[in-house]
Amino acid sequence: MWISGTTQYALRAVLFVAEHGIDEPVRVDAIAAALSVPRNYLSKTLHALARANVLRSGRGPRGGFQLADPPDQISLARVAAPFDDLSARSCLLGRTSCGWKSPCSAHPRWEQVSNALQAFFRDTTIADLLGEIAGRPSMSPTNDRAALAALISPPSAPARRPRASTRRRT
Amino acid sequence: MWISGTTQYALRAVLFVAEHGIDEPVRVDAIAAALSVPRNYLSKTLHALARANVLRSGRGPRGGFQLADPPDQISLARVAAPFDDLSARSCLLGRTSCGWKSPCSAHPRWEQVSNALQAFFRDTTIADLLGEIAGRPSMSPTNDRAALAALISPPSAPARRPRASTRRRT
DNA sequence: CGAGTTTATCATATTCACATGATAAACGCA
DNA sequence: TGCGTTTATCATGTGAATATGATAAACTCG
Repeated sequence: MWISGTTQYALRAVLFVAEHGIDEPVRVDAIAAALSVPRNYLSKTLHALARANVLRSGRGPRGGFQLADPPDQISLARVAAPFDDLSARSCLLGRTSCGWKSPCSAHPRWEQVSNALQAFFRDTTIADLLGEIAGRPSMSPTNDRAALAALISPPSAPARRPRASTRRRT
Repeated sequence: MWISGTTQYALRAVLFVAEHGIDEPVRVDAIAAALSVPRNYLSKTLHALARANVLRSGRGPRGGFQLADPPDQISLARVAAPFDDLSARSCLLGRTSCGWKSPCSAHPRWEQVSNALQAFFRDTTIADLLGEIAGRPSMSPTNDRAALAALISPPSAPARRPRASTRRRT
């Protein structure tokens, strides 16, 4: 039960760009080297993120990749979406017809975990993870418990969704 | 982020055997037909479950598959184990070195969800799902909230763990 | 025993995620 | 404009998960 390897590449790459792409764009070679990931494969992955308006890309000198939005407006779900259909994980037993009307036998119990899972990706942002990098050595377990409880019934101000942008890349 | 298709087959098959294998063994053809799953592929999957002591199998007339233990002693983790290594999903970013000592930036937040996920598979049994089939139309949401909270810090009497065998994954 | 039934296993095919290498297209700058 | 740099794209390869079909092995019962 996991996200694909490509999605993990994407998450780590976006995180790296968020860290190192503040002043100027980051090049594929730098990201591939830092992440120990195949260069050309990562190139395709980054390009997919650019098409999804998560990153902005530029060619030639001064080219590379930068975040398309502030880190607190990029949810993990946005990064994962081009590679993994997280919403397709709602039925544990893989039944397409499993849902509100004819639930499978695992539905009521699985739904709780599934919701927490989707809420995690929807509400956690790149900025949250950057906070972990810059921040304190560890979180207080007491706060963690509260955080998961919040995931069950999402708080009033979740991560802002990406605005539908009509901007075209040249 | 998902369990493999084979694991879904296994869960549905074990559930089917638990329902229909009370008096006498269930044959592969019956299961394959009921689940709309390739017969020979399911055969291999069921055989793996037999090797893992989740099912018992017999050949010839009166042969077929039955549960190797009472339904309340078969956790979903036991069924999934031969096909998916659930414990390998502890780092969201896929870093092998991510752990207690050098956590990745997503570690503190992801750990909460990951623990709930593993607890679900460890503490939910086939009997729990059978209850859903036989039982009431739906659970009370109030109880669901409590159930997930229980997953965070497991209750006193979880499903009995499979005894440690020297079985190897294929 | 011998015939029929059913699982176990082997050999092979198909599909897709992941990866590699080469080439094309766009960009900045002298 | 022309050259070097960097991303975009194409063509292809590899391995694991999934699937298919045939054959072997084990079991029941007349």
